[in-house]
Amino acid sequence: MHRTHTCGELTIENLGQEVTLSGWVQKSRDLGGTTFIDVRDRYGLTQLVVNTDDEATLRSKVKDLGREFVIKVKGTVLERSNKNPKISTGEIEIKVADLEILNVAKLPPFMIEDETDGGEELRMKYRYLDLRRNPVRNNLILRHKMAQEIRKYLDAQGFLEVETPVLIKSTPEGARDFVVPSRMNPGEFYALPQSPQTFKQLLMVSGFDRYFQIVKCFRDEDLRADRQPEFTQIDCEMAFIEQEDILNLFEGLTRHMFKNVKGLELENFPRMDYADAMRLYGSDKPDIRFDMQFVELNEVAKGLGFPVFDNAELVVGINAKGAASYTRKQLDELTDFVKRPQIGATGLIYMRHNEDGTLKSSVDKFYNEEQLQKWSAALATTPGDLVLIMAGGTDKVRKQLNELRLEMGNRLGLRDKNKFAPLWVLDFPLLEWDEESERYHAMHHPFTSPKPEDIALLDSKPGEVRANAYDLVINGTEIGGGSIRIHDKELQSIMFKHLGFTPEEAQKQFGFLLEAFEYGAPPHGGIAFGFDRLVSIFAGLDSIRDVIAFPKNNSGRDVMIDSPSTIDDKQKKELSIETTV
RNA sequence: GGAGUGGUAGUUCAGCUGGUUAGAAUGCCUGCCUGUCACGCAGGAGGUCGCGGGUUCGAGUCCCGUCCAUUCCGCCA
Repeated sequence: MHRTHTCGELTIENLGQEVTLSGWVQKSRDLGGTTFIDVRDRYGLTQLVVNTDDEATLRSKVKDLGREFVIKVKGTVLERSNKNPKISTGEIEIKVADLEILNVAKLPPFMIEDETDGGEELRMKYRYLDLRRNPVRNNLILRHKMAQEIRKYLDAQGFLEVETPVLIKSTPEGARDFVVPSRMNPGEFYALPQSPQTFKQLLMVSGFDRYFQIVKCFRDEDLRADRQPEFTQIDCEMAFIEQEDILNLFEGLTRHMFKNVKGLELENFPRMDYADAMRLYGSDKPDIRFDMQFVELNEVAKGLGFPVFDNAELVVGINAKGAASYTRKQLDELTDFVKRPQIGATGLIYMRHNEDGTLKSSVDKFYNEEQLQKWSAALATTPGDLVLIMAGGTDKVRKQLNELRLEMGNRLGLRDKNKFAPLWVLDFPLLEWDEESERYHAMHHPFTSPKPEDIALLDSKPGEVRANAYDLVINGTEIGGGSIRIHDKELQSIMFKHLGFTPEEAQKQFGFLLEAFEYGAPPHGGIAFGFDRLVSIFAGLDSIRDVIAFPKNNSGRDVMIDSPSTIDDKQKKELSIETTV
């Protein structure tokens, strides 16, 4: 007889029924005459009860039970005399008639409980045990629901899910490729896709019109809490559309998800130019759950004898509302924060707007009350506010003040995990100067189209050319991005030229795409969302690791299966890889 | 490649300025207990202080190196 019910479904409605349950022993509590056993499965927890009037064989089996033993029990549903309102099955218990130990279990190295005592490393090594815990399982259930909603929405919008190959071709642009040796083609290698980019564009040439795929992508770069070497994207492409169509459709997808998974109705997503995002937040992915926008102070701060400001390209400040009460120690902490090597600022200037209306700054030696009033006006301070100012080269200081703004957001409790602030960032630059290779790189990718009105600048000021490229940002996390692609062979060749490809190199790496564009390529564009990040935001987590069933650690290792691992010489020989002596 | 933090009982951690036998909580084991659900009570077991070297009469503690983990910078079209 298989289980008749799961461990999460029996209620007072089932009183008196003969049931069979299977699951894992969560815990047993021996009170002497009575023993309670909590049995757990994916659906919940049910309490079993055995006492002295039960037969000796049953009682001895119960005594042998340890944590995580797998059992099957037959019994009757009874109403509890002491009910537990914390669990769904808390009104009933099972009076055990028969108990079978299906499997014994070693004692787990950490507690299989919501608040586990296990550290990250141990949990990863025994991930299959970690996945028994509610919080981790719930994350995967959430992930599943979100994947279903994505398919439901995109299917309703006429998208076709098409699989693209995983063994593809290595290209030097972008991230480092993971590479797979080809046995049948000695000395040659496949690469794992960083994204299905070229394939989805080819599907547009094939007339598929609306494509999507929830697909694994691979990048051989260093990891972060929100970066794994293999990760999942919601990858989409559409033909005969304009940027506005894509923004509307995927704003629709995002709102559909918030509504159907989290029950939240979001307002229309605000939009911001890249240039404004950089000017007002110092970031291309601003967290707009809170304001604290940058205010540029060159006009009111420079030329008054304070060398740090006078020599700076940009003097810029933020108003941390209500932080005027910060102590000297707290201000020193903030200064240390921006001086950390990761941020690399030389210092931090502050001005308090005291409760009594007076202004007090760390540079009173250089600025009088009247001059500080101008700062106060520019930043719209009121009594109780704290102004934090940084100065230096424009790009650098914006980046530094962005870090400080986010830190102040954290300190002032303005980054609520239950609040969601999406934002479209538009009109990204097409090209980005790379110091190392001393050439321009595509900021998005080499198939992104420039804004028609900016094409003339390609030769004179390539850094100022804007692209038809857009990102979706939620709470300061880049959720996804895309662009309207180039569908014209000539323009694509010009782009390759500006990216430093010779015609021969372009032909060798992307000849198939250039050729395809000669056979009637429709105008097209697309977008890709980072699925892991989206799930982690929905789950309220900072790390994507706990929304992935079997993630890798910081060094790209799977500590459970212990990969990567060496291969033997025979395998190497077959793959024509040199053996190390 | 770089910076920070950490590594002590099964687990999570404390261990100050170097000094007798390295502690706590929890888990585990044994006994008692008939309404627990973080059960309770009594007792017990449990340690290569990541690894290697150095300083010292003496190192968990200080120094050097190294490995591992983690966060960040670089990197991530």
